Amino acid sequence: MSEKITIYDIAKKLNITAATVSRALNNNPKIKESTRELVLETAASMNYKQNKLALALKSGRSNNIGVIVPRIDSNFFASVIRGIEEELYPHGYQVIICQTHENPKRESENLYTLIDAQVDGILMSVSGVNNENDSAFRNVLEKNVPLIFFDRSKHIEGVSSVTINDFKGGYIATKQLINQGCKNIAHLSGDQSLEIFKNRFLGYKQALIDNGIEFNEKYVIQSKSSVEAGKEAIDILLELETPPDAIFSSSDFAALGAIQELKERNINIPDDFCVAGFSNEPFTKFMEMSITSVDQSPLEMGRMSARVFLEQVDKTDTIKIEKKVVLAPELHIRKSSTRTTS
Amino acid sequence: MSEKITIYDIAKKLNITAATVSRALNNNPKIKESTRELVLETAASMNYKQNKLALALKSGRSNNIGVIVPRIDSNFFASVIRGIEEELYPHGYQVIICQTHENPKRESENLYTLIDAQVDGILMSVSGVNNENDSAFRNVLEKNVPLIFFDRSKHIEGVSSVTINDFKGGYIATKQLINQGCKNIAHLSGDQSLEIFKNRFLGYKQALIDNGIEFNEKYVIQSKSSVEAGKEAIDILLELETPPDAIFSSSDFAALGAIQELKERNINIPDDFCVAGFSNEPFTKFMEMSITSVDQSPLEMGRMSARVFLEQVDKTDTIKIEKKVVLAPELHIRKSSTRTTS
DNA sequence: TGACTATAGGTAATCGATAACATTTTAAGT
DNA sequence: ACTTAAAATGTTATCGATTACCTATAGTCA
Repeated sequence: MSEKITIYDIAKKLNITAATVSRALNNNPKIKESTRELVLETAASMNYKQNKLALALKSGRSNNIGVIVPRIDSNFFASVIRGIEEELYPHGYQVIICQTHENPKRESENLYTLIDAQVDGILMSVSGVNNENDSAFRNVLEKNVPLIFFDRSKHIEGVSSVTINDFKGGYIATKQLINQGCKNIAHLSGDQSLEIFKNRFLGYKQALIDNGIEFNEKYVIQSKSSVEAGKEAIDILLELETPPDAIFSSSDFAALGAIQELKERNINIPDDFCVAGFSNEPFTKFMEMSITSVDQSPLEMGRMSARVFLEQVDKTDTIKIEKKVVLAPELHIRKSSTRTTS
Repeated sequence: MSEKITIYDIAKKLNITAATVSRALNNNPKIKESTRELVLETAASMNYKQNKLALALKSGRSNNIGVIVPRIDSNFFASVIRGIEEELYPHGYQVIICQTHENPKRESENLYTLIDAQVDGILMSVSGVNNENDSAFRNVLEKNVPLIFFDRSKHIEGVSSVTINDFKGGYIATKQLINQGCKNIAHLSGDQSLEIFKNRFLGYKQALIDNGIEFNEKYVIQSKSSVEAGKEAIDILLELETPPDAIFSSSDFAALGAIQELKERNINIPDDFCVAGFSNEPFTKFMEMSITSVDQSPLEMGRMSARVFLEQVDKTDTIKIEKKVVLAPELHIRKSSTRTTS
């Protein structure tokens, strides 16, 4: 139960004032070299540790940044967080994690909680686009706390974002399916009120159009990102009078479900049905029937978001730069969409 | 750029003192009901938010807890963190994440940093057992900050831990392989200076002994937790004069590598070679050749660790309870160790 | 030697909330 | 009306570090 050592303890021991100790520790030039050394030595010998809370209160900066994600136990978000942590650690920032579980109310709560906790910035991936929590966002902006969106963004003036080009991601994945000779390509989308899903869908659609394939509304199914949802989608799609011969899924999990259901029905992948997913979750590569997927370079996304934060945090309040970083998606072509027969 | 509202602002507006405001906001019984209401209303209308940093400095509690893991982008650790966050969120604690990347130096750094940041507790999974960082641990204990190990523990007097019964995990996985008729069972272990790996190994060994199978040292390979390591292990094992007909791997990733290598060599799984892994990573269930694995119930582990922390955080310093929670591992039997032939 | 300027360090306010202790107001009892 | 207890609020120190402002000492130069 070592007592907490403060600069006052050091001061008392050396018969000087706390101010001098503070200055010595902070390399203030107004301190004689000999006293500085003396203070430094004494501080070390007493095992002094600066109280970050006192510093935070005084300076108004907590050296904590908040990260809000729908959930942490998905490889994508975990990897982004890893990137953020790695980039900010050398700068002395600690990362506080909050999960919304896709619940906008939790999202608001998290925003308020982080602001209350005096974080120096908030990096987040939005959980849904309703306007219920507008006031929470407004609160952040009013407090002049840097806010940066990654992956799932939201249009707010003055707010920077780091995303990937989802349109292009949808486009190249669909294009690859077309290249394999698929003619009737279905699309499993997520909640299209979220831009990422909207854009992937638009990329998909554009790829069809550019390649002379008619867009069929019936081929687009909106569902959750789960294995079960993928299976159900196949159930529905195969009931159509012209069932599709490929599917581009906005979710790797749904893509996996689709594959499982197709196998169940003895439909040959990729020769009779091609599948492509999105996110490049680790399992897509591990499977026997490895799944073609669009990589979002989450690590890079996290690092980049952190860098954007660092750029903004020291700027004076008046200069508000809105920076939009868009990373390029990369298609990892695997067995699920690589036909051996030509 | 809304100015920060403090209790002094409220006090000034109402012509009372900050103390009264503080008491009113904290439901102190010494306040007249009418003033309390007045203060509450005014606070709300002025959009007052308590400054948590000031509170933290005054009370000495930051309401932050630190979590140290080797890395966050593994399903196991991410899930544990999820459990921790979910359990602590309702209690007003924020979770600060640190990664060690299996580097003991980073581990020490993280410990010091968290203590500097005045966290109210540290929950961690140790990254290696060297004694270099003993002083970092001692520092935590001296500061009387609750420390709780999860999964990868370390023997320190007075420190609680939440682990699974790794011995049993190793035992039941091995037993299942024996039940399938496997006679020569190999084991892929991790760094045995870590207890978890040591215990899984011991469980494996005991299962062999209990079932009249002679333990063969050559069947034990120590390696990293990676797909590549699994492949290499198979390379080595199949060179032996009596190659094994099953493998129990302490890592799902290595188990996957083993399976890939076995397939490469056209060895029939599970009929000619059974495989069992550890951790129950999501992909083990998704694969075509699904992998038998020992589940560590990470979510529960996280929740439990959080609960142990909550129990300890309010205890007075003198009562130091050392609580050892041991969760039961659960074997998920899948194709990789389910023989159709008998 | 006197005036002046660095140089080094001290004093005290500040960040915002809390709480022990002190004081005033209100209510109750006789 | 007067004492006395109870209730409500005010005063002030505190948590630990920083810093604007002030003071004291030493050194410089004419």
